[in-house]
Amino acid sequence: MSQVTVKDVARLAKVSPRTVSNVVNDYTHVSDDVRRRVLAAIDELGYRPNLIARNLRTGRTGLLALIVPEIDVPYFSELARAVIDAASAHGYRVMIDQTGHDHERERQLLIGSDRTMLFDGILFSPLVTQDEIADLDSSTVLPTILLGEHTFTGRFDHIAIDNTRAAHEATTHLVATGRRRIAAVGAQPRETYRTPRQRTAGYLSALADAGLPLDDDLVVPAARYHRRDGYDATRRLLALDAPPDAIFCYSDLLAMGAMRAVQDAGRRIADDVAVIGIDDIEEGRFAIPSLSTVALDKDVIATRALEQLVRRIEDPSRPATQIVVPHQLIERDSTRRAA
Amino acid sequence: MSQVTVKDVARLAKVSPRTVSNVVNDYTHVSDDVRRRVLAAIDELGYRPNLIARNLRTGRTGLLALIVPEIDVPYFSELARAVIDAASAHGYRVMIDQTGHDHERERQLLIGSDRTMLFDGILFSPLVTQDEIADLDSSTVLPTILLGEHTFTGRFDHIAIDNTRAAHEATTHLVATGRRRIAAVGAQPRETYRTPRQRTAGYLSALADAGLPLDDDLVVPAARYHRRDGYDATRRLLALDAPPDAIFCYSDLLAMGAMRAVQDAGRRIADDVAVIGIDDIEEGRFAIPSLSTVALDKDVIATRALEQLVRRIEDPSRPATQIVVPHQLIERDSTRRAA
DNA sequence: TTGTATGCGTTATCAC
DNA sequence: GTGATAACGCATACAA
Repeated sequence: MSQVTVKDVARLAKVSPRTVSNVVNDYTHVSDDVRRRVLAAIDELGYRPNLIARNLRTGRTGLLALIVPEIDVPYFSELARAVIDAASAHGYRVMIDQTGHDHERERQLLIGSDRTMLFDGILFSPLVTQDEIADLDSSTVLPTILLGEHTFTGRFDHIAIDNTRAAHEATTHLVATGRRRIAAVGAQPRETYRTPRQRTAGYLSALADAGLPLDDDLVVPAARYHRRDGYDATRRLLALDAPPDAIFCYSDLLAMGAMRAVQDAGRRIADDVAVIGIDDIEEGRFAIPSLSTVALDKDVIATRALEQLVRRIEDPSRPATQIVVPHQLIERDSTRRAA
Repeated sequence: MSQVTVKDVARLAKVSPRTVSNVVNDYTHVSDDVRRRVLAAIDELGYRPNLIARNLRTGRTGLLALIVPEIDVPYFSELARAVIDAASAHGYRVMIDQTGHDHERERQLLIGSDRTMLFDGILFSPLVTQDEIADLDSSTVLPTILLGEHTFTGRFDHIAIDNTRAAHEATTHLVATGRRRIAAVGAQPRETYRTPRQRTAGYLSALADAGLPLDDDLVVPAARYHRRDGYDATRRLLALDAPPDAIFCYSDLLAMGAMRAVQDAGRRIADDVAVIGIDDIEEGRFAIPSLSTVALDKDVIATRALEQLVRRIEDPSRPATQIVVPHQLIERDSTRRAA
């Protein structure tokens, strides 16, 4: 583990450190002879450039931080995969931080209170983001891009999803298959977050468009978006005097729990109670029955996010932009009645 | 983004940079008065220590690399969560690299050919590790710990699972529920990897112990361990003249695909064809039907791994150790016949 | 094309 | 208990 430095290489190759550096970074044209000598010396000594030193000098680390609530939630792990791959294509590596649904932690990470000086940029994908991030002074912050599900504030670059429309389409699909008592699972207990609010808005407007009445009992909050939360909410729904004939879940993971709850209650998924989610995680494609959903293309989100973030790193003063990525309704068995 | 340095703080607080550093790192006893002044200056200037510089000086980065084949495979994302949390408890942050099943990439990352100088240590969780890593000269390598599923080579610290016994228990469970034609899904096409080889060994010995004959047709390879691979393998099994009445999958994800294939073939899971996996991913607990499995405790793996890795970082010369974490058979509905 | 010298921001060695 | 200064390894301005 003893450090071999440029100096050692330079000494062995009988050149200056400068030349070694030039060879390593293929800078200006170095004579083939010298290059060969340097390369040989590097090889012999097993020289490995010290990234930390290089980074101190250049001010860049080649490291991005991806901040998600929980990496083991499939939506985020699938997103992480796409982000890591996209970052790799731009020469960056990705560190993952989990906020664990802790707002204060989210804020801390976003303003880089901690040790964030290590990163060239931040990809921030909060499950629940408060309006207050809009109040952050983005000029003091590292190049940052918000992923998914938020309203454009004009302060941060931002890859958005049209939550309201996505929720509207999901609900309308349930209406189109003949459902009349459609529940919504995933509203937030406190109405402080944008994403669930938008999804609730889409749900409500779809009901209105279909001329269906709103029954407050059918709008069930979920503190988190885990399978367990979807399960518990659905158990409560099915215990109602007038249970729903369809459930729109604000995430696929909620929907997985919802399907299981319908099953455990002895009702038939799709025939008795249709279930639809949002996200299009792979798990839903193989579920029994397969889960209808509104697909969010994580590859597109990641690709566009990296393009944008790299641009901002190169030019921190450019104005913030918003990119809206499309979504797509995918009908599968969980909303399809038996023939 | 302009850097505020210790010097700026020192100037404002009218002390030396040394003192500022002492305050920041709670070193030697600084007088309360001075400490207060320094803290006030830090606050006023919004000073944030530059980690890169600190790291250059100390030789530590506080960063670990977690290397997995694919982060969006639930076993690995659940493991990553546990690792990130455990690392955080030790003051480390975690960067994630994906090898994408590329052996050469795995090797490169392991020997730190690239820019690995950035990390204080490596947690390496290959899906498929070749014997050849045993040939690596561990002395030239960063502190490294191998996670799960390998044979102890004496070169690297190593958190192991008793694959042979786990597979034996899974198979024996199927025997105990009255199955006689038990298939195995997940053997590797080329017998170069240890984990699947060990699992196959456990399967075979369980058959032998039960006095059941081996039918080569029932041992099906899977190139990867995705749902799709389990699905395809199972379709082939069910198309046999004498299809199996139970399927032991080498991972839960394979088993999820297997269950779906049984369903699609119009057979009943558990009653006609029992399915069991290994891993105990959360997805299996909510699946319809719930998936029997052999649980590997990822929290224990992560916790022990970090203890061990931190020890090695502090003392690189200590001998390599192997820790075997226990596993546990969990019976759920996918192997339970209807009453 | 290559060599010399300086500084990135921090911590550590030495004095005081 | 605190202040000045060197050094970590690299990249680059400047000089040759």
